[in-house]
Amino acid sequence: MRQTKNRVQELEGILREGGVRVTRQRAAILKILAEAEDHPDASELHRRAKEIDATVSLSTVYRTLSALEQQGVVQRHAFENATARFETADAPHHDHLIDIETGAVIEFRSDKIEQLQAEIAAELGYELVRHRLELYCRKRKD
Amino acid sequence: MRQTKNRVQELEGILREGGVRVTRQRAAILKILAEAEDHPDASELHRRAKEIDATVSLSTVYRTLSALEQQGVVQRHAFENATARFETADAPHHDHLIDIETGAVIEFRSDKIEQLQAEIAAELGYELVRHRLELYCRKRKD
DNA sequence: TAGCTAGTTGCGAATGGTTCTCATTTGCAT
DNA sequence: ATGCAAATGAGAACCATTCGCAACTAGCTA
Ligand SMILES: [Mn+2]
Ligand SMILES: [Mn+2]
Ligand SMILES: [Zn+2]
Ligand SMILES: [Zn+2]
Repeated sequence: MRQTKNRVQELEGILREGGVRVTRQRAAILKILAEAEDHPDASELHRRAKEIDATVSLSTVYRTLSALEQQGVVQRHAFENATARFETADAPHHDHLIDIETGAVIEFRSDKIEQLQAEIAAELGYELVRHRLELYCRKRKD
Repeated sequence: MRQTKNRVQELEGILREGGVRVTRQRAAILKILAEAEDHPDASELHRRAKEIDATVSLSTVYRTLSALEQQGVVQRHAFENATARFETADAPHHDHLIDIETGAVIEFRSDKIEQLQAEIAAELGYELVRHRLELYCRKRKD
């Protein structure tokens, strides 16, 4: 995939500019993150990254994810009683719907809700910095 | 507080009907929960409960909270990197705004957002079972 | 290209909130 | 009062994530 390659180089650039070194291990993790279409957790990312570079340790996966999160390149999600899951922050903001039976994660975005949230915060004398909206659902039958 | 006493007895009734025994320790925890105006975590509840009954252990606090949660009497919240916090489920549904500087938790409710959530789930072919909406904010200056 | 050095790594130990185990106690129906 | 399943306290176990440290290395410098 051509896009993935570009994205990885872009990510590497962001890291280097932030004074973060691009190691063999990090390159592998970035590639895995860039081509992920889902919301993998640390150990799943570890499993995938090892196929590119078998020396990647789980510690490094965690450390790299934290670094990337701090650079604003990766987002961490803590869904209901589950381990943290990650995704690159390149797509525009969205929230998640979780299928409570299969665990599937579906993305959605509602500009109305986004706006209402800001209004609510403002009414209470606050400035909205970030938020978390998760819909836990069951597939509708019939 | 007269209301608190009634509420406690009501809670005890709910437990007994659910086949859950009302022990000395649970009575203490129920009282603490009923009079709590905030969103305490397990160890804070433990601290408070010990003032009523010094024998209450942290294990029992956790066990009782789980039992109460299963009875639908207590709600557990897992705010951003923090320990679980609890509140009685007697008040009508609401969501939370968290002051990221002080940690203060403010309750709010938006019927519009509630409705939009259900609509989004429906559009995606799902039935909304429960959700989590948290606004992480900073107090507006000036 | 070789050297330097601060950032990074793998490993294993530590952390910390929460749950579990188990011997002992206790609520409460009869 | 009695009997027994449910609940308790203490501490061990759990487990995702973070730390500590000695060895390694990315990437700048000469
Ligand atoms: Mn997503
Ligand atoms: Mn609340
Ligand atoms: Zn959103
Ligand atoms: Zn709500």
